[in-house]
Amino acid sequence: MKLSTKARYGMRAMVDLALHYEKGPILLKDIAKRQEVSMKYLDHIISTLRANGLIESAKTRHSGYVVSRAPCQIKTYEIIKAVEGSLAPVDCVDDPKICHRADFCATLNLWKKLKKSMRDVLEGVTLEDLANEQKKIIEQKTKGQMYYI
Amino acid sequence: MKLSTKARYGMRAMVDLALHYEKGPILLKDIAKRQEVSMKYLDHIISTLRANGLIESAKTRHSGYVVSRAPCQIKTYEIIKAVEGSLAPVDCVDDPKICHRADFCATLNLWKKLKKSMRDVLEGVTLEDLANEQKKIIEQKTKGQMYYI
DNA sequence: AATAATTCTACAAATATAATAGAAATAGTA
DNA sequence: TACTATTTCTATTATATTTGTAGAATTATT
Repeated sequence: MKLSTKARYGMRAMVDLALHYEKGPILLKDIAKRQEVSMKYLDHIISTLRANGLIESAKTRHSGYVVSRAPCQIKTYEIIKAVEGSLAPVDCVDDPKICHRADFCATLNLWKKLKKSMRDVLEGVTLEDLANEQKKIIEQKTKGQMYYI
Repeated sequence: MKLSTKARYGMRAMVDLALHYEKGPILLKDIAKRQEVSMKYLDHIISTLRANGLIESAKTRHSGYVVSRAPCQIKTYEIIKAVEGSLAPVDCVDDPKICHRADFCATLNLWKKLKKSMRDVLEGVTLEDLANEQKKIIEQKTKGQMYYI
């Protein structure tokens, strides 16, 4: 019941992009360095985020990536959905037909509740929330010290 | 972000045991047949449930297994915890020391919220709840028909 | 003693995750 | 136009985890 590295790195990459939202497109190279992930691996993650309409590449001038909407309009749920897939803890939650026991299964409802609770959390937190929190952390922790995130 | 088969089968085995709570010890063989899981694999799962004090084997007379507490006093959280381990979607939630970025990580709080929401759900549902729901389902679906769960 | 079940340890197979490599395509720049 | 840097795509490898099986030792009952 662990998130994949794609979910972890993907969420961090999105926060990274949100932090630099005003400053125009950000190079993959720079995200990779700051987030300590290999460019080649981040490539894959960026690719699925792009395929899901969460970021765009800045083909015109400069190159680099930008979030495709304002961070306040991107729910963390969308990000997880994109890089991790469904939050269903069990496949039959999304498609009961795959299990012939589903009609008689009392545990199925429990798994549904679990999925809903996770969704509710992630629907309630936007990328802007994370970016703001990140800024706050940096301010608090580094008082004029090196800015390394 | 999927539950393992141990969590799924383990939860179902516990419901099975709870359903027959009054009738004394249940044989592994019978649980395996009803739940459509191989005895050998269920063996492992039963073993960790036992190691976590959730079920007991009836060494004296008959053999078989029983839940070690009344189903109303067993939270589904305990069962998941036993067979699946921590609900932390990311290891650093349980032990921030494993990641040198933890102090500066805005996403960490999101993962903590996710863990808490799952825990809240599973703390709020007891094994008795599941067993009662199971009984209800069986009554509703099979009106005098074959009882095959 | 024979039987039936539990319990333990080791191992094998299958699957999924994580990551790397190389090259084609694209756009900006000298 | 050629050069450079970056993005983008496809294939492949490595690693870890999950899932499951096998066999034998143990225990209690008949």
